[in-house]
Parts: sequence; structure tokens; C-alpha cells
Amino acid sequence: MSPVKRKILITCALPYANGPLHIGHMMEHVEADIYSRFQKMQNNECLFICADDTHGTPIMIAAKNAGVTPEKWIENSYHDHMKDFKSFSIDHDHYGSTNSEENKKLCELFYSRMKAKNLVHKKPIEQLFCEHDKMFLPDRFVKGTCPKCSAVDQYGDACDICGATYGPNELKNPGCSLCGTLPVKKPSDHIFFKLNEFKKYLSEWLPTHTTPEISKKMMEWFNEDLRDWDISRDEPYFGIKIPGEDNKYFYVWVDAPMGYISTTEQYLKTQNRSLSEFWGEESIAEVYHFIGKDIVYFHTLFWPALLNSANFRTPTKVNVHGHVMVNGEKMSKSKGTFISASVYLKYLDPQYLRYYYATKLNGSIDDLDLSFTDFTNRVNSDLVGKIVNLASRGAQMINKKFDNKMSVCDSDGRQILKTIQDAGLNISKLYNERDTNKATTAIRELAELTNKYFDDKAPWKTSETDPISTQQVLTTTLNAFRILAIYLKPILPVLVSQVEILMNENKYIWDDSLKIIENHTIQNYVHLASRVEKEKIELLIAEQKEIFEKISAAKDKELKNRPASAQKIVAAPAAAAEIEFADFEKIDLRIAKIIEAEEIKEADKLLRLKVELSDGQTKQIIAGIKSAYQADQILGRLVLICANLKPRKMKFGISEGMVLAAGDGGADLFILSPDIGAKIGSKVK
RNA sequence: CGCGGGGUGGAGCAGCCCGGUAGCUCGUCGGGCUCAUAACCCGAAGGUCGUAGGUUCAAAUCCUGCCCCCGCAACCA
Repeated sequence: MSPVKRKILITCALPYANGPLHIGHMMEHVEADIYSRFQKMQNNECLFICADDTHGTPIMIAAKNAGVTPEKWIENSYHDHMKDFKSFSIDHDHYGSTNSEENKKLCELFYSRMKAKNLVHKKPIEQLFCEHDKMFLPDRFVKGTCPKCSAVDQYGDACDICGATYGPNELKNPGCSLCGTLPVKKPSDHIFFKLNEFKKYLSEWLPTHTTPEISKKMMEWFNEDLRDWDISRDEPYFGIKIPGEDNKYFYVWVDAPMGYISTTEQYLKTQNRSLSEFWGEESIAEVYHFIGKDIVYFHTLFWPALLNSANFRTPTKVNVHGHVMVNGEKMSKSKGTFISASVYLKYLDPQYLRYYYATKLNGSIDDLDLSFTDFTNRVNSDLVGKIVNLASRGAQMINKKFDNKMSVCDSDGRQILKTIQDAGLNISKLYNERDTNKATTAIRELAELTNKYFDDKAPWKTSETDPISTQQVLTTTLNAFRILAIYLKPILPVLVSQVEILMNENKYIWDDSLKIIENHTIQNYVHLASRVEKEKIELLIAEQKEIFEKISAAKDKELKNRPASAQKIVAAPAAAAEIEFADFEKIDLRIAKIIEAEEIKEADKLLRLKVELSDGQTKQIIAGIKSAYQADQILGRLVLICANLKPRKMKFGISEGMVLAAGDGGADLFILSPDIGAKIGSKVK
């Protein structure tokens, strides 16, 4: 062990207080909890801090829909979250909330320091506002048609279909996702943080404070200037008011990371200690954030910049993990693989998920696949079959034949134990690197070694003929198991606490693995762990699926019960703004004949068409109608096209016009055609 | 040419940075054992390391092209 006692602060991303925790949250907390417990076993000081992230529009809306105040809503959420964390043995030293006095004070302090350094400025922006709900709409609360690919029902920030990103203002046919009303554009002054002032600082900070893969990825942003960051939101908003402003609140992503500090502060207050120990510019403590790869941006750009601007230290390292996949796919609500912590607990032992995650986590950003067959194998074979089995084999015979008394280890046994103890250094190194994958592999191999030793010695054969050596073999086996249990304690605290009882010992710390216990009396063996039953997993998935179906059925019902006016607007996209006749005249609409049509194989939704206009002139049009029409189906048809559309270079060639069609997209898409008798090339008037 | 990660026996992964006998767990098959939760121990079968080319005495490993999968893209861990 290192002679200097380290001082460590670790945090997990603050779970958002608008829904139950799921097994993805648990992965992050398990990873951090293992790390924290390991450090504590090493006699280092380690504070494990987290909190609920309680502000923002989604929470405000969720509370409103539930008919409670936001305060009540987040209180309920807090209790649910705490309960789940406790069940999974996540041992936060303190779990707070961003809706606290400390957090408010901290935001105000940061803001005043930013202002003093001239790092904020105000400018008006146009935002979509819903007249019906009387609020500005965040990007995700506006839905409409993608401006790039025309996919319908897309969010205001990015298109799920073509992957384009844009602002909510750019959406075609935007609608409020709450009531369907057409939002209006409304100007409002917003406060911006001058992120670009930190460009140089961040570009130097990044490579040394996260992994190379992350920093490489983040460095992309530095090719151009960093955009100012909008840190304010208008009323109504559930959050922290910006001092000196009327009806303005800090954007939730400002006050959320502050929660790391304010929650540390709450904890340190109870110890009469100063916050600067961990967060002061001169702090020598190590600070680690555990986060998912989806929020890297906030933690490696905004956050260090904010800290720097307000004269706080920055984290030592931002540890980024991937996402949980279930059976090789993204967690899916409809497939029942979007598994909430509480439903998991109804069917399976939380220790098993901890162990399984541990066998998979290696400190990398790769996604972690929770494959249920793999899960079952790992737990049943490694944990129950190999490791726990050692206790079962050793202890029961000691109980039955030797009156619960261990003797001493034989010389072969001492060799085995030495091997196991020598491995401890490497295992602790792996824990420090958060490579629990390799740590659990090493531990499993040691268990195999011990099982083999037990088999070679065959104590069950010799218990009558040679009780002395038999007792020695059992003593060795139990010692080996005991050390392995110590190695596993950060991962399996509950199981190992039972081992402490079995072995009649106090709470293990890491250095207890250096001891060998002899002539020691143990307790009666009790069943330590049961095998995973496949049926339980099936039931779990079935229940999760059912919950989803109930929720979506309820949502459908709610939609139907909406006021007729709102429904109408949803069904028929609102009309665009009025235009002058002169504007209309600019559009050269003509009748054209499709003379060639072919499918573009590489494209999901495109057909390549060649159309003929009056003077024998032809145009190539790449049309997004593959979802509704096959190439040969439309060959030879007369259609309406916009003939003077600026040619556009697309991935599959140049498109020189647009075929007019109407509908919601997908199969619901209809090409417009003229009545019989219309001539090719005629202009629409 | 948006960015990133990946493609290794049936499944899940390690090995790649720093070339030199292709490794682990599960599963399958055969054997042993019967202390232990049908658990444990031994043995076997099974791989053109996505693909094409290059560098080299030697390539899973280094270089180039291509194919395929997954994820991300400033309000989902």
C-alpha cells in the first residue's frame, strides 16, 4: 500500500429527477462505488458524492402533469432514487439535491465572478414560444418536419432519421410537443457565457484530464471558435434565479454540475471542514467525475471553463464510460429491455448485476453489453460455481468433522496462499485503473487454482484416515476463499459481509489479505448465494414490457382527450406565413413526364428520376419518395415539378428540381398529377 | 469523404501500442470425482483473426484501399 494517504473525491453524473433509475444509471454508480469502496479499503480518504439534478423544463412539465408542485415532485424522485441506490449497495457518503440553498449560493457566486471578469454578455435571441402553454419551448419540446430530409415528427434539435442537426427555428411545420399548437417566434434577451475565451486553456486542459480517445474527439471543436453558451432561461422555469435579472433562470446545465461542489460542501459542513480542501484552487485532493459518453461535452468544455472562470480547481480526470446495451442492442422500452432498477430488484439479486458489471468494466468508453445468457453464465459459473463453492466445500466439512475449528495450513497450501497473496498487488493496481474486468478474471483464476488444489488433496477421502492433514487442507481452502473474498469486497459488499460473519472476523480492509488465519473458529456455514434462474429473467423482461405498454396506452388515451382545436392543429400542419404574389410567381411549377426512374440502392428513401420538359429538355431529380413508390410504378407518369429550384448536390448525384408530393411521409406520400389532357412543360398558373 | 469505436472458434471477450507457437470464460463432446448449490477437476473438437493488397525472414499485430456493424453529433446514464 502506498504510504501516503490519498484524498479522493468522486462523483457520478447527477441523475435527473424526472423518472426512475434504470440499469444504465446503476452501471455508472456501481463503477464508482467499486472504486470508492476499494479506496476506502486501502485506507485512503474517499468521498463519494452525488445528488439529484432537479431543475429544468422537463421536471416542471412532469410535475404539472402529475398535479403536484415541482418541489413535491423532486422530493418523491429523491426518495425513489435513494431507495434504489441503497438496494444496489451504492454507498454515497452524501447524496444531495441541486435544489438547495448551497447550490443557489454557489451559482450566484460563480455568476458574480464571471461578470467581474467580463465573461458574460446579453443578446436577444428568437425562440419558439407556445401561446397555449405560455412558455418558451426547449428544443426537445418542439416537434416538426426535418428541414433536411423532411422526415416528420422530429425533435427541434436533431433528426433521428437523417441525423441532421439544426435549431428548432429551422424545423418545418413546428408544433409544441405538449399541445400541438403552432409556436410563434418571440425575441428574448439571453445571457451568454463567452466560452471562446477559454479556447486555449481548454485545448491544453483536455489532453491531460481525460483519455486520449475522448480528448481527440473533443479537439474537433477547436477547429473553429467555440460558440457562446446560452446560460439563461426564461420564466416559467423551475430552477435558480439569475441575480439582477427579471424572470430569468440559470439553465439547468449550469446549476447541475455545481451540484458536485454544493453537495460536497453540505457533507463537509457536517464534519466542520472547509470546502477548499477539495475544491479550492490549491487543493491537493484528487477529483474524479464518472460520466457517460453522452455528456462529455458538458464536463470537458463548459465545466472546466466555468470552474476556471470562478477560481475553483478543475477535476483531476473525467472518467467516461459507454452505455449499457441489452442483448447487443440499445435498451428498448418496447422490447422490455429498458430495465428499471426497481423492476430488476423484484426478480434478481443486485449483487449479481454488480458482479456482472465488474466483469465487463475496464475503464474504457466502449458500450457494455448486458447479454442475459452471458449474465447467467458469469454468475452461475464464476461466482457461485467457482468462488462461493470454495466456502461451501471448505466450511461445511470444518463444521461437520472438526467442530468448526480450523488448524494450520500444510506446505502445499502455503504455496497456494502465497500465490494468491502475491496476486493482490496486481489486483489492487487493476482496481485503481478501474479495470475490474481484469481484476475479476484474476480472482477467478485464483479460485480455479484453489479448486484444483482441493481436488488434488481430496479431503473427503481422507477425513477418516488422516484427520490432521484433512483439517489442514480445509484450513488452507478457507484461507484462500477468505482472501478472495477480501479482493471481491469492493464489488460484493453484502456477500462479503456474510463471509466476515462466517469467518468470525471484523470488517475486512485490504491488508487483511496479507494475514493467514490459523487455529481459528468459524461459524456454521449458511448458503451464501443462489444461482440465477432463467425464468426470473424472462419474467423480468415481460413485466418491463407490460409497464411500457400500459404507459403508451395511457398516452394514446391522453392524446385522444385533448381539446379538438389542439388535435386539429396536430393533424393538419399549420399554414406558413403569408407571402406576396410576386413571391409565388418566382416558383416555376411545370408539368413533366418521368422518362427514367431507378432505385438508388444505397439510399433508404431516394429514387433517381429523369423528367422531360416541353422543349425536350430533361432534368435529373433525386426524389425522397422511395418509401411510397417503386421505380417502375411511376415511370411514364406526368407529375408536377418545381423547375427552377437551385440544383443541389446530393450524395448520389445532382438533383435539379423537385417532384411535388403531399403526405406525412413513409408510405403516406402522394405524388400530385395533372388532369387528363395536360401537356408536358405547361406552366402552373 | 462529419466524428468515434468495432469486426478474433457457436456466444462474450483478451491479445494489437512495442510484429515471432492464437489465449480466456461460457457452450458442445468425452472422461474423472461425488466434499460442495447437477457444483468441482482432467481431456478433446472447433478459428483463412471482416476483405483485398503492401512492408517484412516473419503480420491478428505495422501501412493502404474496400465491405459490414454499432454509437455520437451542444437538453437521455
